[in-house]
Amino acid sequence: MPRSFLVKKHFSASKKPNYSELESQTVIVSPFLYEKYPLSVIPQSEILSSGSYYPPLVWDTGLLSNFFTSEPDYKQSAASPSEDSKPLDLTSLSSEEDEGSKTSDPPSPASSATEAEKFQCGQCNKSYSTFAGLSKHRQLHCDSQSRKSFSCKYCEKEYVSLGALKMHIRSHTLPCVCKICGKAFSRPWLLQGHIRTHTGEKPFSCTHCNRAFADRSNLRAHLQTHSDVKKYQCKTCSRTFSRMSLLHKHEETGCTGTR
DNA sequence: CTGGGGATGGGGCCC
DNA sequence: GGGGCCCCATCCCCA
Repeated sequence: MPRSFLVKKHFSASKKPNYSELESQTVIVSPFLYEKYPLSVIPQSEILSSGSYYPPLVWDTGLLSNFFTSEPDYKQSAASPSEDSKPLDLTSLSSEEDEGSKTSDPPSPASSATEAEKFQCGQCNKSYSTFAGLSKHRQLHCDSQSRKSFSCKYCEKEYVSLGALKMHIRSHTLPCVCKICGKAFSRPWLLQGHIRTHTGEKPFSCTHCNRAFADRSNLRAHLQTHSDVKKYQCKTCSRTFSRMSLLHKHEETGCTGTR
């Protein structure tokens, strides 16, 4: 099962937010995280160097409100252009995908539309003289926008929400940088866990054997080793494993059903 | 080869 | 809405 189950797969078109604003973040980690590391290795002046600071993320709130004020309406078809739905103004976010709006002036008020232009887009109010024209416009422009698909410019992933996309983009920009070794991470708590590899801190202890771990997940995996019946069981031979990866290996080697 | 530890990635949830 | 934490998952390495 893919972990990124919020990732949307291959819509025909998608929005591209202002990446210059999304990606220029660098997280400063508290110097206290390094406090157990020898000062000779971590000069205090380096811990909070100004060189790694970038301006905070700034989004136009009016623009964001447009993102969140209307839900995707997949049921709405080109055959019902009169349905009331709020148009999404993404012109300041994308300069690549609004061919429909580039080809003509902004939609004029209904009163000024000619009688021939009787097919009107419910999303942006643009009018067309033929149904085919309206259909093409919606296919290229408004229908794709109404799906609210947020795509990553670094990879093929698409997300249903801007917040999910912003979180994903951090995995490309890696704004959290370790001052000790320079390794970069997508999120501060990932960096915190990494810093423990430098400090040797292991705050998670096993109650059975007192063995300590730097990561809670690794302690959880370790606890499985104390259990006679492990969490992950082979459906064929009923053998149990402490880790999913071990079960997968077992299945890949071809379980015969006999232990 | 198998089991286990270490390190890390990423979405969800809660505050 | 963002940050911190949780949980799950995966890869790599080693005994």
